[in-house]
Amino acid sequence: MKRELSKTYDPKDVENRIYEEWEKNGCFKGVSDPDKKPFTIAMPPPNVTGQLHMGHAVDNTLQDILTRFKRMQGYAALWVPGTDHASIATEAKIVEAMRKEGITKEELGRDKFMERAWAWKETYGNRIIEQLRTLGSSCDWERLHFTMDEQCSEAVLEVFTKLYREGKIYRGNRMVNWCPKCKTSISDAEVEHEDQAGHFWHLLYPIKEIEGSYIEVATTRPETMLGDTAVAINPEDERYKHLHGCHVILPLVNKEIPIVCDEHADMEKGTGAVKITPAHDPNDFEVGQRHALPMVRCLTYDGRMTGEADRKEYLDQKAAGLLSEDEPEVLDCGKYAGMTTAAARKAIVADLQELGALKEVENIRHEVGTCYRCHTVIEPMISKQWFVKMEELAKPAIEAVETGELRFVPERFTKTYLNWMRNTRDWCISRQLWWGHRIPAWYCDECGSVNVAKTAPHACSKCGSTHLTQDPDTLDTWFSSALWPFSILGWPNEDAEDFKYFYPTTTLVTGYDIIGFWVSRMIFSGLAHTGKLPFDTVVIHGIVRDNQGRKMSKSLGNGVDPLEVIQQYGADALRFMLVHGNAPGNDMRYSDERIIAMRNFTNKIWNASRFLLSKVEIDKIELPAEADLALEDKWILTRLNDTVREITSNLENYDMGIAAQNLYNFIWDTFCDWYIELAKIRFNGSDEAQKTNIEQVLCYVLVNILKLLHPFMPFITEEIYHYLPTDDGFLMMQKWPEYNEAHNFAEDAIQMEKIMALIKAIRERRTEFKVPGSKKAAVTIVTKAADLYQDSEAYLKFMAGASTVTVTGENPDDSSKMVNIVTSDANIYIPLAEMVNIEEEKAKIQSELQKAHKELEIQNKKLNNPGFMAKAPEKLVAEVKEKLQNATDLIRRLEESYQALSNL
RNA sequence: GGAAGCUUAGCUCAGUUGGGAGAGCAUCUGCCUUACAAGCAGAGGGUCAUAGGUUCGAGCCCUAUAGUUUCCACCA
Repeated sequence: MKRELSKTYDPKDVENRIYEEWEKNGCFKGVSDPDKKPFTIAMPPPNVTGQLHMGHAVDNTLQDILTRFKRMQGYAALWVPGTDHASIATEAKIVEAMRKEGITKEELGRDKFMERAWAWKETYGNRIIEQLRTLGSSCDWERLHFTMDEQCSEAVLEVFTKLYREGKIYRGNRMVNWCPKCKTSISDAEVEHEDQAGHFWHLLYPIKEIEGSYIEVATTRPETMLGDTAVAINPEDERYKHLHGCHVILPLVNKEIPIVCDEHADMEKGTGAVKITPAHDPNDFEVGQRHALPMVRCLTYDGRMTGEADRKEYLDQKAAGLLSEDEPEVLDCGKYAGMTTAAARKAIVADLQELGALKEVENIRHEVGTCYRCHTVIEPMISKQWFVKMEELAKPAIEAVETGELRFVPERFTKTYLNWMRNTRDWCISRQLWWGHRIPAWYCDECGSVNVAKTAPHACSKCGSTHLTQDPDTLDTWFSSALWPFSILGWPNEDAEDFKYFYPTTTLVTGYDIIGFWVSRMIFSGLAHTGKLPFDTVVIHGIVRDNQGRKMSKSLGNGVDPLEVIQQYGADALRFMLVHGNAPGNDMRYSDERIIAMRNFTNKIWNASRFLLSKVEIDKIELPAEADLALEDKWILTRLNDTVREITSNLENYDMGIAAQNLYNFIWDTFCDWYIELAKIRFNGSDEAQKTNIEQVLCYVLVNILKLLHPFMPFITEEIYHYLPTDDGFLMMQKWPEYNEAHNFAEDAIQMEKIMALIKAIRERRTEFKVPGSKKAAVTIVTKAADLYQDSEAYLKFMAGASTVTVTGENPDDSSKMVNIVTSDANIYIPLAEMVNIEEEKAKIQSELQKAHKELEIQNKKLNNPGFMAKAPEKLVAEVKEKLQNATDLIRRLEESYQALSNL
């Protein structure tokens, strides 16, 4: 059954066709099977904002390798794909697109906006899914999920209401990053820090208890001094010990505020005394909490100073009982009311100067937080947000990792995780956005009480009023992804078949950058809601950088599009590049050289197969009996065996990078460069029965190579598999190769390798020889085979060409016409006439002698070392002795040889 | 400020119970050889950042230093 393959591998020809075949035949489907063990991966859902980038390519390649490997090992493998609504990222993109059309969110209204957002999701969500297919991802598309689909939303509602009932979700005031122009809070990650020129104003606050005495504070935002409610000093600060318990009179406002002792005041910085404005600075807010300081708000949400109207509104609401206790008091800033912060700053500084309360103005450069979208300076503001209480939730999540119940690969990331978890504060889960899960809380217009329920309540549970308004905010995008491993499997319906069989999932594969944001939240959520860890192993990978080591980013324009790479070189080459030789958790660089090297590897495999198919006539693979196996057959089977074992264990340990290297080396060096070359020589022989044996071994080894390589390079392996005389069916559904004790011919393998070493030594001498019927380079030699080459005559014959080889136990009689070349394993005699340069040869022997002496010295040193002899393991000592013996022998032979050369 | 990495050949990087210093690319040499020039056979090239320590023995373990990257916090 000889078949023809094209001369080079063309992935474009193959990939789409094969992927469709797999999908059509249900190869990706996860099927619960009581006789199998489940293996489940929940795909970290890509955002619907953009398109596939290198990060996704790494992430999904690793997951696909694991899934395909486990599937072939006989697990009920399920890989659940999905996409994430990515609230702020997506909303920002949609708003940006609308801005180009001249529309704002507010003009459009919430409902219309949501329509647009869903349309966006449809377009871009589908696009990224298509792109995941081109990578070859073997995920179960029938189980595709979206963080805002019905099933996932149900889980979100369930968790929110459950945590609220348990008192683990609460609503409170907190400092947020507020953009006065966009009129929304933005997350810390969205604040851009810009280095700006600014001033440091040193203010003097008079001390009430000590007439004529002042305390000096420094600030970059003097306008906030109207909201000061304390001055903080460090309790250890000797300079201010006498002020403990004293008060200052706040200038301009003429209000008495306390001096408090707090660690926050850094003795090294400024004057060591800090003004505290709990309503407008995050640190001050915390100081305020610690000392139960009142909060005074002097800024409006559009960035102006508060005035009479603001204060009146505050007082009215307070009187109506609509405000909670932690609501900051609103100040009437009087003459500054309505000014922008910039104008107020100018006016206040001038007034302070007039009062003599301004000591000095220092010019400084400092980092200022600005809005990533409009670059307006961010004002920290108090606003009402929803929180998840973390302490109780975090505890079991920390323990599960400490006890090793959950494992990070590589292990060092447990530290990152524990660091995050141990220091975690309450999680702010509300966002002033529209695209996302709307918070299931309704406020009573009459009594102000909060009603939390999965669906809109008809009446207020407290006063019965039917006038209820739903909270306008949505949940943090991580709230839904925290539930991902179980929401996609049907939870909160605990009887869902998928949930029962496939949960907990097995392995999570993700990047180190979201360990805190995502991994930690899945872990505590899984424990809290399902009572189980959502997965037992977390495999962390690094990020792909450009060839200069920079992060790939849009603004730098240095991103490499995986789709273009696939288009040009094929998905298999890209996948292999992303894992080959990379250590787990480490960043890697993308370079053209690397991808080309991997493309060449695919071509190598293709051509090896092409050669094989041109020779093979068998219809069925059936290894010959052991007696019919030649030495190199036994050798390749033994090495294949070793490779199977190595790759299996490396994959089981998540060392994909090493497994890929094992494969590369075995396929290229061992199989192609040695075994196939040896096979060619035998194909030139006349023994027809032996030819069939060779075909069998070649096919057997290739089929196993294809299986081992399949998780890494699914397309090309599947394609070649169908040309081979195998049973019907897809390679991806075949059984993973196992170590075969019957193919372990260790001694034969060692002997073969000694012969190979000899052949290499001959090649190094560059003396040409010809194999009859082949243009393959070879050496004409006469050799003295040592005892260990009892069986080597035949090999040397076909390596050198039968007519020119003589193997004898002795030096040839006519030694004057021979040059004796010594290798570590044997002496080789080459006819003098074929030697190019005797002096050169002598120099080589000299240099080898030096090496041998050095080796001798090293080994001798060890053996003469009492410590080594006492403590080194026996096996090692034996090895050293053997090396010593070898070195001694080699030196003897080299010296003889050198002498012989000198005599010529 | 807290934390975690990294530093090994010209470049990019592997290297785990501590005993052999490695790969790909690049360079050089010789080869169009009936699978593959996207290939074959070879060669050169390293004080494993530095300084100490532990050990019979250190790229690997410990301490310090330098350079560098990332994450978190912060910059009154």
